[in-house]
Amino acid sequence: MGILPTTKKIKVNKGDVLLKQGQITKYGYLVETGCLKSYTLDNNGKEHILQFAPENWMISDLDSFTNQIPSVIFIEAIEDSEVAFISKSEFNEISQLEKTELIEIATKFRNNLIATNKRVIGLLSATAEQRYIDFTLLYPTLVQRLPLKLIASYIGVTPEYLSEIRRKLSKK
Amino acid sequence: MGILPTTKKIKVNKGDVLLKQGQITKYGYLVETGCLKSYTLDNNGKEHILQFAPENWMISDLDSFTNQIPSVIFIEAIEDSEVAFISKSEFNEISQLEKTELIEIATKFRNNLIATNKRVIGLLSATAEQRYIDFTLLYPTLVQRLPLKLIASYIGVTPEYLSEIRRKLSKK
DNA sequence: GAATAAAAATAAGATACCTTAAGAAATGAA
DNA sequence: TTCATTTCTTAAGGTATCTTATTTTTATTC
Repeated sequence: MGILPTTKKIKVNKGDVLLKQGQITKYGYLVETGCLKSYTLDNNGKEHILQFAPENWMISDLDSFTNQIPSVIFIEAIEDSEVAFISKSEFNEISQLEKTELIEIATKFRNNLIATNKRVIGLLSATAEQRYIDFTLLYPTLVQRLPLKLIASYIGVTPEYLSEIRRKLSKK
Repeated sequence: MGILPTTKKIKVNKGDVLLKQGQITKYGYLVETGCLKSYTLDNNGKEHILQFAPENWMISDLDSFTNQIPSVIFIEAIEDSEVAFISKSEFNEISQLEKTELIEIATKFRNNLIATNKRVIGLLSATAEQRYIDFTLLYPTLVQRLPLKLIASYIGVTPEYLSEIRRKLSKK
């Protein structure tokens, strides 16, 4: 995928942090192998996952990247991964992109927005059990691949409660 | 706003429904005066508001509009409003847009995505009280303008509970 | 492959938020 | 103004989900 210019490529180990809350980021990250996550820490130090980025997904703090303001999220490898960097300087002003690049990026933003809107609807209207079922349908490979506690954090429940949900579902 | 081609313009009355769940929409709506909302109905018939669109905001079911699939949301006027239509046929393939239009639309999607990501973070990590406070800071004019029950639906609580939150906050 | 650490399961008690219901206040219609 | 409708408030009881703690299972390291 992707005609967006990438600068360097690096290997990162599970647990490595690529972006910290408060930092201004110059990069978007394109995952080639492995998986990253983005998350916030709330007042109680609890982690809340905004996004998983397995192979061929991009991940960044878009607001920090675009507007050069402090990030509200952390980005961290949850598996050993290979990551390509999309540099702010080469990608800087949206107005300097080629038409094909503009189409690609507008389509990416649009599809991401559609998916994120669905997530908001789920968070507003569905029970935790239904959100978990929806997650398994939408990301069947991630369900196999990710530890329960990360999925719990993504759908907005505690690991203990997701464990209970799974037990309940397995009895059906 | 801006340079996207609009076809017709109509007046709608408070309560008028412009798009129903299940319909495939040909339009995006640009609000010139008044205010619209988009929302879903859950299994229990409860309304959950995805978006408010006051003056100069666009509102649509982007997935239905883009991919010509049944809408998951309703769009309805919550005030008497004047609304311009952005027609699917003139706006059809993203690849047929001018470069300036592409820049405009990519920027719109991006900014909308940034805002929606913030909303997801709030829904995952903040209490109802904090989400209400955040709403008042982000949309101070809407807080004055909208009935409590619509704000409650947007932040994801019942009107009764938001009423309790307001009472508690007013005591501080 | 034992030792250690991390993740998951289970369970009891706590709390944020919901449901239902009724009355008060505000809004709109005639 | 008066009546009717909608919105808001208040309160009691209920439920989904959380917190804390302990045990079991799985993964990691030397």
